[in-house]
Amino acid sequence: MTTKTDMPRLEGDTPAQRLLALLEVIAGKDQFFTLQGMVDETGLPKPTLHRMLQQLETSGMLQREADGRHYTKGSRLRRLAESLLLNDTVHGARHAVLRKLVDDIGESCNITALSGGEVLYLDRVETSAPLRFYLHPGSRVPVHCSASGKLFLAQMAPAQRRRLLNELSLEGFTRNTLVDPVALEAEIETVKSQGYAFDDEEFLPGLLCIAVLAPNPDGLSNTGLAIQAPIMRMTRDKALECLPALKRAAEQIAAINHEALPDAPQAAGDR
Amino acid sequence: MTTKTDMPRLEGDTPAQRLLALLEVIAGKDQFFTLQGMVDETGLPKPTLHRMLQQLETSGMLQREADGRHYTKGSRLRRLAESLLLNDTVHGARHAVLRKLVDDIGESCNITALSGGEVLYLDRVETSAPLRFYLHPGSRVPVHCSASGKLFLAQMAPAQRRRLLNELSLEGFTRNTLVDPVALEAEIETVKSQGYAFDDEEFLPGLLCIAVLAPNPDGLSNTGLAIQAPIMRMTRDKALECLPALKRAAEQIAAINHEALPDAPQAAGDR
DNA sequence: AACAAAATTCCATAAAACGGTACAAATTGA
DNA sequence: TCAATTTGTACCGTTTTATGGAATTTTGTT
Repeated sequence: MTTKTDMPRLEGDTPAQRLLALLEVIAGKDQFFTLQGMVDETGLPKPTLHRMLQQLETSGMLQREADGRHYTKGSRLRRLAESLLLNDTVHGARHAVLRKLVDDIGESCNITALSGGEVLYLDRVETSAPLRFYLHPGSRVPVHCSASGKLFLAQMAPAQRRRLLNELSLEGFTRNTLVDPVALEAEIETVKSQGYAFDDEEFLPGLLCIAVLAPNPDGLSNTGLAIQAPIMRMTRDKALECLPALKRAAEQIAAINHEALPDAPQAAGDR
Repeated sequence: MTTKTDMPRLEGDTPAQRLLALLEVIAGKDQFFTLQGMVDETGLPKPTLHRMLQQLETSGMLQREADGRHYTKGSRLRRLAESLLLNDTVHGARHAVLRKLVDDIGESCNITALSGGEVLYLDRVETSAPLRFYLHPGSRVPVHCSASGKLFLAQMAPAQRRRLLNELSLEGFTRNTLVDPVALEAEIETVKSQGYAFDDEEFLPGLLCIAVLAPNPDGLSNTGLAIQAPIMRMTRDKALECLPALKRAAEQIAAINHEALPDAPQAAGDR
């Protein structure tokens, strides 16, 4: 009956996700913090924040000083963080491959995955060259104008690909961006037959990329591996010379992925 | 006062706290995991778990493979963990222990953790001696040529260690760096039996380190404690003389890490 | 003591979690 | 190839929680 006044709440935000965001704010605190301080910093209502902190405290994630108004990270939170980092061999091993590749090639490289219709940067190692593009893990890039994105598209079933591309408008970022569905489809055919993909200034002017997928023996791959370099130092031809090294690294990553499957942690093997 | 007394639910358990508990289970996973696997492990109903994992995934805390059934820790979760540890030192009691150790020994010391296959410097106190190596918190060092790194390796399961070392290139930094996998494995055996580790100019020429882990009563440790000194002032023998003090400090840090919550201040009124 | 500032409690309402059931999709087996 | 089984996902009425403005208590200050 009464029209609901739309709250200025964050859209699509569930309580759980708000809690995680709060944890991130807390994580960055290197000293004590107070309820009021958090209110000022996050803009959340005080009773809400009070309840959240209270829950974190009774969980042992936070600790309060004797004065009752200064919070600190609790031992359980620290243990959680330690455990998270300690049990991450998969990431560690992949990161090592990535770094070695960057050493060999001399250009920034990254590991990507398809997530929510976009390309997600999982990990990245920067070249030491002074001129470089700065892109951090966790950032996202459209599928249609990134090298690994086109590879992900190329391995999808046609219907599935069409459905995805239909929802995304092929936004143009540079004059090289493939904004015409027909042209993109043709490019995808090329990519599929080649087994690798370029991004020739299709997203950022001056940025050239080449990518391959980490092959997955039993199905589709959701791990891309790409080299990114400014065109001042990189051409398509030069990129092709790097292809063998890139493929080699991709296969190493595939091996890591395979070994990390929960079912078949094979013991005997080469060492 | 009119409390709904009859609740056969888990006591004091809120959804947020259940999510944190789930995160702890995930944190301990070193491999991919599946929804069903989590159901078996936690006993939670499948739709419930499905919803939780979905939320974590859309938050970027988890990542799913292309097959849609294997989850991994996402980059945001890793960042959270690193941020938690990196900002949890300066004002804590652990820093005080570190400083006292430096006072006793007279050499620079630091607290480390394993992160992404590398050793991460969490905190550091410099000696006052004029000649010293400059290394700051937040910097990273390879596992195979650092004292605490070798300790972290030594406590890993063989398969896990192998997965990591297989991909690390065992880069040589000095003529002492262990670049041969067999030699490294032997060293790790030594380290494991000794309970401490040296870094005898294996990373930086002229730098000698000795390290121990802060013991963790319920599992593996992700807290290393090390002394670093120029060989002009330090030898292996001298380092061994410092070992008792180092171990004592490590145990103090372990106590802090696992300190129980200060006797629950049960306010009179309980709901 | 009086004031200020922060923390905490109240509570009606909105929102989210819950989890049985049902269904779909992928996998296995024959 | 096609059933049988396992595993992921959608559904949805019900229960539980979160929400946050306002009121109240606690704490700190002058």
